[in-house]
Amino acid sequence: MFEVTPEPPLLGKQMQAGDAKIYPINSQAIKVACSNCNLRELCLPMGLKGDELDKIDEVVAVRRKVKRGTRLYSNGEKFTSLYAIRTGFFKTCITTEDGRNQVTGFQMAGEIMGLDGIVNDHHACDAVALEDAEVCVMPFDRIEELSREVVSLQRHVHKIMSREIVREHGVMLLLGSMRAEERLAAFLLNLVQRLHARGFSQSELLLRMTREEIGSYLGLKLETVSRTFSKFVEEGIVEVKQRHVRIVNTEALKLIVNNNQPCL
Amino acid sequence: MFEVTPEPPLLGKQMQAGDAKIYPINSQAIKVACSNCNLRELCLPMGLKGDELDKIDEVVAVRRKVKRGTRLYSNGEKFTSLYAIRTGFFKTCITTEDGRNQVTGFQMAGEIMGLDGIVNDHHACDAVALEDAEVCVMPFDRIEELSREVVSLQRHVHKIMSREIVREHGVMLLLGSMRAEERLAAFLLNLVQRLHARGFSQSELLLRMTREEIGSYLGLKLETVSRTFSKFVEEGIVEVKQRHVRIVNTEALKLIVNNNQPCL
DNA sequence: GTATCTTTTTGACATAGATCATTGGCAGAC
DNA sequence: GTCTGCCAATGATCTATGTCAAAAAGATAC
Repeated sequence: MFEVTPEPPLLGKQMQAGDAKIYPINSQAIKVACSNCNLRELCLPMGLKGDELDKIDEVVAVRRKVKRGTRLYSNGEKFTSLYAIRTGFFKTCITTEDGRNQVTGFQMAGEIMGLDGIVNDHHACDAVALEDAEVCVMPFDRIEELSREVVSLQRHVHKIMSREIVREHGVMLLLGSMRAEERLAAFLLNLVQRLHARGFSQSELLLRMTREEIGSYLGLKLETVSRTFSKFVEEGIVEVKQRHVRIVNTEALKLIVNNNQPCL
Repeated sequence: MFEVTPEPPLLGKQMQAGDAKIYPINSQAIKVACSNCNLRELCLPMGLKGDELDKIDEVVAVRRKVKRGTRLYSNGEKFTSLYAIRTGFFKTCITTEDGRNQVTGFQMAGEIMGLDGIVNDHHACDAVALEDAEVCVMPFDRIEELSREVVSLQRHVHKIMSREIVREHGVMLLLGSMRAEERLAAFLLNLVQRLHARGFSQSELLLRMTREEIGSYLGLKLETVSRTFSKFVEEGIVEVKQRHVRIVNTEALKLIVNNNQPCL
């Protein structure tokens, strides 16, 4: 009932943890190249073609494996590269000296990490793998160099950064003006939509993060996240078994997000 | 007592509303040029020199006046240009169909607006002048063109976008994990710090926005903002008379932000 | 398999902040 | 000047969410 079975997968089973050994596509034997990466239409080389793709292959020279629970980069660390997620799932978070902790985002295959580091040449947050992961390392000075030559790459880099800005506007709206149910509903819809774009189910998902991490992202305590899940289950909107979630009534979730009034 | 007297002003009295007629520096008679703009060390041309400055002068061809209460751009509007604020004060906000409204930021002289529009070629928020303002219009395709030629400009554009991403991380931390007092204290410190960088007082400021707008930005209701101001006044941390605020005890504000524990 | 640890759920209760309502002050229009 | 309308301050409640606590359910290690 709760097996998360990807639909005809665009990306294979890359979102499943621990599959690295099984699927030779992740092996170092295969040439590291965007041109034969099945994420290329979601990732940095989106929209590039032919010779442009060949050029970007030179930028993406190295891959790096990141074990679950370890950091791809840490706050304060020297910034050198952006990272494109090939497989796995990450969270980014900031931790202050006084012990505050805020998850600023969850990232999945094809998404770009590290943009926070550009402004001060040092990373401004931590990037933690929530499952074993592999990223493509893209030295930023090489990206800048190449995007001076390839107009479409330049444009795409700008769009990626702008997209992140707009995404964060959305999070501000969520944190600033939504109630707990609305936040969780918006969160689930966002996750499932991004997974669907990667060839997974529109209705089933496997949460890679704890209730506490969800709570941190949504500005709620873990107990509130748990209770809100339970409420959704009671109302027949979702089925939840640990980290397996099946969305039974997508429309109901959308209504929760959009109709902030109890009864109009 | 509450006259906001800028310190030996780096930028003249540009932050004061309605001074446009008085100070000829704002007149169209003077050549529109970054090279003789006193904001150049805060604004887009930061770090550029000589011939590079001349080049960027070609990009910044047009200025535009924006009356208080009117929009520089609106959500959904076609994106063509970034804007550098010359004088005045703005808010950016998103409004959803269901009536939610979130202020996503306040912008002052030298800051760049419009980055939200890049990703979808349409603006993703509204930019509203909170006082009569003037902006430099910078067509984005010209910026892209020039930043392919001028490495330092390219780098700076990237830094501006990255800075916005990091700023929003900070807002997420604020909205996700701070209590009302902490939010307001952080807000005041941020404002006064940015004003100080522009030659104004470290301790006095004139709020350009209503309590409701502050509340929207901070995820609080206007009554809570008002009560929290009153609390600070009682505690002798600030003096408040309408929109004039004098920070009496900066350290106390910093303590409120950093010591989130009631008593350690 | 058993033990230990982490994560999740759920209940009881506390509280920060929201909501509703009233009053007063200031600014702009005329 | 006076009127009008927005904005701000404050009191009295209400409520959503936080806090504290305990137990259940899995996960991991041995």
